[in-house]
Amino acid sequence: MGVLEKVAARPRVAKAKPQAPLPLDTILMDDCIAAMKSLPAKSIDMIFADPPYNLQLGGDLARPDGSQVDAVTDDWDKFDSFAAYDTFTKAWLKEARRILKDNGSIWVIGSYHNIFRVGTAIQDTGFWILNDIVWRKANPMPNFRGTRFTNAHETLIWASMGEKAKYTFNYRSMKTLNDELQMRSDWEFPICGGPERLKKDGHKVHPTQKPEALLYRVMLAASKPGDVILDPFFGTGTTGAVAKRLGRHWIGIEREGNYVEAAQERIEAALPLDESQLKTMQANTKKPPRVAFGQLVENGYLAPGTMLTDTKRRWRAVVGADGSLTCDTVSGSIHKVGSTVQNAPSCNGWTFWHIESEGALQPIDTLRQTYLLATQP
Amino acid sequence: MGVLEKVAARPRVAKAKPQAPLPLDTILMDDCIAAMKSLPAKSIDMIFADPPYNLQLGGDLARPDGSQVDAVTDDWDKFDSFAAYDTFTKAWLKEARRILKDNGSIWVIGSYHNIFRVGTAIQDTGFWILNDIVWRKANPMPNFRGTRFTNAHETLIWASMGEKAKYTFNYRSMKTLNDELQMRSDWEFPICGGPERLKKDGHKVHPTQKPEALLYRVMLAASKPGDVILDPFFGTGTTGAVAKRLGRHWIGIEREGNYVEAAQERIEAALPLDESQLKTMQANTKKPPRVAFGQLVENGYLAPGTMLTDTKRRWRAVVGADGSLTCDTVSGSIHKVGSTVQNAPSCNGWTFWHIESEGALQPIDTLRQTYLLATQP
DNA sequence: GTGGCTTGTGAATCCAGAG
DNA sequence: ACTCTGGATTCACAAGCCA
Repeated sequence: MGVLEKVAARPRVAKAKPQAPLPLDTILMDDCIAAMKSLPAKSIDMIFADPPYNLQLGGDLARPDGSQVDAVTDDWDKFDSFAAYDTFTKAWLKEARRILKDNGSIWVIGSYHNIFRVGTAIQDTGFWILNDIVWRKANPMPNFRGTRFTNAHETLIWASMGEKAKYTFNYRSMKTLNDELQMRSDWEFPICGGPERLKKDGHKVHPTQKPEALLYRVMLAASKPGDVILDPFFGTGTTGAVAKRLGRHWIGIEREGNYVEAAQERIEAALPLDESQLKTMQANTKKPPRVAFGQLVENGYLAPGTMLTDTKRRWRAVVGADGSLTCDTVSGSIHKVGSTVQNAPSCNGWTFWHIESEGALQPIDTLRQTYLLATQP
Repeated sequence: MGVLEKVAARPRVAKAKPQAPLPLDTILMDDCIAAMKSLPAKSIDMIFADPPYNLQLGGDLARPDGSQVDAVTDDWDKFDSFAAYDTFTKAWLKEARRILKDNGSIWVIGSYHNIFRVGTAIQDTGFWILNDIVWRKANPMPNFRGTRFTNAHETLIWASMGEKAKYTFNYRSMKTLNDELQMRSDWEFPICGGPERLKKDGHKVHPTQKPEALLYRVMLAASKPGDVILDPFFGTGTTGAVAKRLGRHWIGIEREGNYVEAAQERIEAALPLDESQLKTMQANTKKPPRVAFGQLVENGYLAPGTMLTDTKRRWRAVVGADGSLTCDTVSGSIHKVGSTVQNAPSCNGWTFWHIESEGALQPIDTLRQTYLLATQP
């Protein structure tokens, strides 16, 4: 009999009960810590947790076109202080540790607002950090005001029960998934959108729904079929849906009724995985990396002060230390300066600008190729 | 006199002296905290710190009660170790905060072993995290045993002096450097190797020498020419070498004589960029002079009575002789009228309002550009 | 059908300066 | 401290519309 048949077809909702048998494939509609207390010690194989980030947002934020950004303003993300957040974090981590098996492991995701406090608490609770993983967002929200770097990633921490504890790591699966190269600690996925994003009346059901591809890789890496995976901040049930697809048991804890309802429907509709889905999910990463002109300068492929020109030597421009180009009074990116001097709406600076090399002109695009060859595996 | 000439050609080594003037372009051969204590308050523009990663710090370590730890003979558990590391971290961060200017900022780099504790301490010290940055290593060391993910990144934290504090961020430089796209929070660089890697007798001088490209981007992003940049864990002086190249002053603190010696030679050999290239970088960051709408009217670029409209011709407004705009009963600045008619909290009138020109609509911002080009030297 | 254009939107600690 | 105002700011995708 296959593993999948052991997973209940229809997700249940229950109130947490002390001393009950493990409520497999069930959503416990309750407070996260109270529900964990109802679970027996050393009963869970893996925990995936997406706790509140403790965002401390100021006023409203508008896009340059005037539209409003729909931010996270829910009550579940409100804490009075770092101290209050730390207390909360240590409390749920302590319960997490109690219910995890000795060879279990825990994953927690967060951003710079909370991840340092979470990581510290994980270490202080006695867990042993195995890796920190960076989820690079393919399509992050830009920084509208131009005041910081685009916040384009989130961080996951993966930890075992202790320095000497065993844990599951499916090394071969990860290597296969990554074209026979070891899986690295930086993963690129798009943010959750399209048909995967749960919506009701045209509005997103949950403000921070995670992409299934992310959970897929986490479970494939650190759990086995038939394992029990707990998500103490279940939300709309991404963890449950992926667990069902991958033949893992799951337990979700969620306080808010509308999230529970959405999660239930979603998991019920989830189908155990077939090959085609697997291929689709992983077929996203193979485009050649974009190279910015500034990288060539930063990495010494082109010295600041170098003179560039076009094929007909009509214009001469100097490379700046920041990857800018200056031609007469015009300064900016290679593309911008190219379009300005030609009075053209746009210009591909890579093919327009040339470098003198042994008497011959050569487009700077060849430098980019050289750089790509040198830096690609 | 240019900025560069103020930077001492030959790096000096000194013992930290209380009340001395700022020891620019000097390596202080001393304990990190003692040396920082010798520097005056609010005197540093930027700090870049690469503190020890592992928790076995030997002589640096003191227990929370202040007693010294002998890491060789003491058999302390990891909680003592974390506590000692936290004490050390908070101590140097406190001094860092004292000597930073109110509009300064701090960068700290670390890995999952220490970065969560550092990040927590940064927040607890009163700094305000602006971004966490991921350095993706193009060529990381593989995980030989196949027991975890390849540890392919390190994390930098960038923080200002407080939530409301000002700080330097050269948005335009970063955008230029990244081919006219906002710079993201994930940066890819190769690890330090090749001719850049300092070696002596065939062995690397320092185990964790950072690539210059990394420091280059950090300084280009968050400091200005002539700024004073402190590195309290100077090592072999990457911070100093890059600071010299970029026309920044630097101060390094390093206890070990062999590192100091290597850093000195290296910085002496580093070549600064010439004035023109630094000017280019500045030109990219300095904003063009503000042009009031009324100036366009005053100078005949736009006649009073001209009709303006938005892209979809939903509203029509008339230019007044005083540079005001009137749409129906609403009258005021181009921004105010734009926001009022749209019922929006704010509006950039320069891009919202358009003028009919040869049948096509054109934002009035192009008029401003024309005016700027005609009036700027 | 299809290709191009427009519109919408995502875990965001997102302004500066004058008065 | 506060308010007010001028004006500077966005990228990758998905979905929908139209020619």
